[in-house]
Amino acid sequence: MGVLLRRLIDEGCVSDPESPKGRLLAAAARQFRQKGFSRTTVRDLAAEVGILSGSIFHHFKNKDEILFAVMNEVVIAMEERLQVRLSAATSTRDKVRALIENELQFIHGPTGDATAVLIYEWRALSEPLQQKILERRRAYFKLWHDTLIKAEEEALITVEPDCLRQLLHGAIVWSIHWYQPQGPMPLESLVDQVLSLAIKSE
Amino acid sequence: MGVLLRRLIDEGCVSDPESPKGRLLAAAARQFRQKGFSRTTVRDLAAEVGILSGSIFHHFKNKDEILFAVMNEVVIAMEERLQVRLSAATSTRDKVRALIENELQFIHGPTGDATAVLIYEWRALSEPLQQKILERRRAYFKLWHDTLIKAEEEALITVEPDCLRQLLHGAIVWSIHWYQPQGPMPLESLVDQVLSLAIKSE
Amino acid sequence: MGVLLRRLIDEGCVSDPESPKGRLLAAAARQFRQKGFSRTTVRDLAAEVGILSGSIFHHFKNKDEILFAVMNEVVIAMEERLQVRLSAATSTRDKVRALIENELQFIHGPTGDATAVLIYEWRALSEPLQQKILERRRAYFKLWHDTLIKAEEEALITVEPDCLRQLLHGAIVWSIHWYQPQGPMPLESLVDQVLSLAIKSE
Amino acid sequence: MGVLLRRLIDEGCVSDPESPKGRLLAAAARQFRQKGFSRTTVRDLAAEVGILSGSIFHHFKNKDEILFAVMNEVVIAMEERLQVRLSAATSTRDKVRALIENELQFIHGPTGDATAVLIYEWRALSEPLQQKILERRRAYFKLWHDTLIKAEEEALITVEPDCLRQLLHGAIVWSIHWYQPQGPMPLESLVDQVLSLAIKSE
DNA sequence: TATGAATGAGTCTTCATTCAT
DNA sequence: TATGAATGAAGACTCATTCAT
Repeated sequence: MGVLLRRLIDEGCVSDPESPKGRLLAAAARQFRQKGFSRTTVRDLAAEVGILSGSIFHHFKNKDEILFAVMNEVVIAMEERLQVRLSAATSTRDKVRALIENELQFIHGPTGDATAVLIYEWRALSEPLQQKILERRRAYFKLWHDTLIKAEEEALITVEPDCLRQLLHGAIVWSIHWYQPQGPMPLESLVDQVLSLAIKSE
Repeated sequence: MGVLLRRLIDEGCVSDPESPKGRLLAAAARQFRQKGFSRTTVRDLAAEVGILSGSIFHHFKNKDEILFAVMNEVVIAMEERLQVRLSAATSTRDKVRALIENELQFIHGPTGDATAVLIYEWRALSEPLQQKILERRRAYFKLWHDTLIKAEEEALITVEPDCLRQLLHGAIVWSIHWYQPQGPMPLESLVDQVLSLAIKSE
Repeated sequence: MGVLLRRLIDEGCVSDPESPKGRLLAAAARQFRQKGFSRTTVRDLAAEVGILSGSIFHHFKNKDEILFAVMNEVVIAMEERLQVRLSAATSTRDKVRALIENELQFIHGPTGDATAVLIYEWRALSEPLQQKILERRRAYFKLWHDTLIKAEEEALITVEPDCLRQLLHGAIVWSIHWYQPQGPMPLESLVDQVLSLAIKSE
Repeated sequence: MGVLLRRLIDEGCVSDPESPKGRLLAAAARQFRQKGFSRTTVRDLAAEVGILSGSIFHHFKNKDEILFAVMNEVVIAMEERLQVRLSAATSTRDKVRALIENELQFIHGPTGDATAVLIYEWRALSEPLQQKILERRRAYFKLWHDTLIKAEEEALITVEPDCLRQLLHGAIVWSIHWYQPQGPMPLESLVDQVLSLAIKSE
């Protein structure tokens, strides 16, 4: 368990994956991703962690809150992580690379299920909870925005920053459907390919 | 009504949008996109067309078949249309542009709802019907593949063709979530931006 | 077509089996027997005679009336036929044999479907129509009763007539489930076996 | 509660008639008998037991399983009981009497509803479940067969054993429709009448 | 906290019946 | 008479949620 995760758990932002709540969230992420939120029943979730459906409501007020929790954890982690990576990057080019790498790692790493749910089950979340996630999400988008603005100033990119952000985001997110982390192409290579779309290698 | 559409209707590939069946499909596309397949009830659909829920099953065997029909219409039209565009394009560069333009027009034009459903409600379709759509979809992907192979041969692109196809597809598809056709940026401009990701302007 | 049937048709008691109505009744008898009344849809019936479900209601007021018609035809024919047979029989023993033979022939002959429906779909018929059938049925039971009374007077039977009637009727009716007319045992032989239950051969 | 029933409950073969499941089965037997399986709604059943229709599916997977459970209980009990009776009977004549008495008691005793359902709602049961019942039913038929074979060897009966079995079974089963246990004729008397059909009193 | 029986609103689907053409 | 689209009531079944134990 990394030090970042440790801290997030201690702060109550994410659940200990060993706890019943944490195991429930992992199961939820996996099943929501695979079948979609509305085709996943609380019974399905309960079965996976070995409890009965009624017991779920001791951990979450309702099914909606489970979806929210899944999304919330990943939203927080994603932004925290990106901040760390951006600080570590020296050049603006490396910062752009960090944007891409961070997102691809969340999608294809251990948090992949939750990330996919965040992206594809958005509409399933009730309006008020959507707002809460969106609030958190803004900080993340800001990091993208600021970085790409800098890249534009340095003439690294030609496409308008916000448009580019969306295009890259789309290209990255879609990799859920075709990219195989244990296939022939290593993730770093995919990062480079996406980067090459944004920034012309000299 | 265009001549292509006219022909598709006559061939029975798509439904006349004036017929009850056609109006049902339009409503389905709209609602499936907005709320998702499983959160859309047959009552919702019937209400929009002004019939009772039971009457729906006069036109479709079950809810699944409605989803299938929505997807099927757009899959067929999308490929037919792309074929026409590719034939019209002279240079390989123009052909690549046609790939992008065709998809963006389907997403942001009058068939936008059905196209979004095709992309985002895939998992909601039953396995056997998925196969039938996939069969038809292959021809479309082949057109992309062949065109990008040619582009690679002419050194227009640097990223490996199939990888590039997926990246572009993702970037294009994601525009569902942010691009506004009646906003400040015309669609042609968006086409160019995406094209610029793929092909370095000299 | 026999002379009896001819007369019944002319009198409007049964339908001409060539007419749409007659073909509908034959289909109904067959399907009601096979699947039961409530598991047979009017669509099923319409399909078998090659019309659409709506058209059925030009021939019958409702589904109930179809069941009634099936039962009514066979009830009338059964009694008419029995009367003829009883008149032909000379000895009381032959008359008892006629009771048994008549019922077995209706069950295993061309009217088998309708007869089975009469027996096994009784509860499916609405109360008022049940009464109408019962009215007709009484004459038939009377023939059994009178004959068995005579048999008792002649000391041919030992069991109380009405009780015997029910026991024989049950034994005969159940043959629907096991007796094969084209099997090794000819129907006449079955008649004799049943008769031997009722009347001790000296 | 008899010792046999007690054991069947403990073995899980039949449900405790006090339990919700047991009360549901009793209601089902009664209603399936009275109205037939397909004309009985799960709401009807739930209402009789004082729960809501949705709650039924806590106890049974679907409506079919209820019908199966009703039939299964009686099939098991019927065979167990017959075995006990046959063991107790000393002469072959008494064994034949036991066959008849056992069946008549199941039909007109407290298990009458379930027995009637077993006999008259056979077609309503789905094919795979029919097979499961049939499997259990075979042992019961075997007891009849073996006993009647013995009776034939001792020249007690004249009709071929399997044919006689069906004829008697039919006569017995039909008593559902006319015999009144609390009428003038005691059940033992009915048993004797049926026996007299099979075996000539010397 | 966990259980599991019960709830009750809601879902898809069926089907006899109607009726304008 | 036949059609076939539409009706609308009713059916089986699902499932998030509650709550006494």
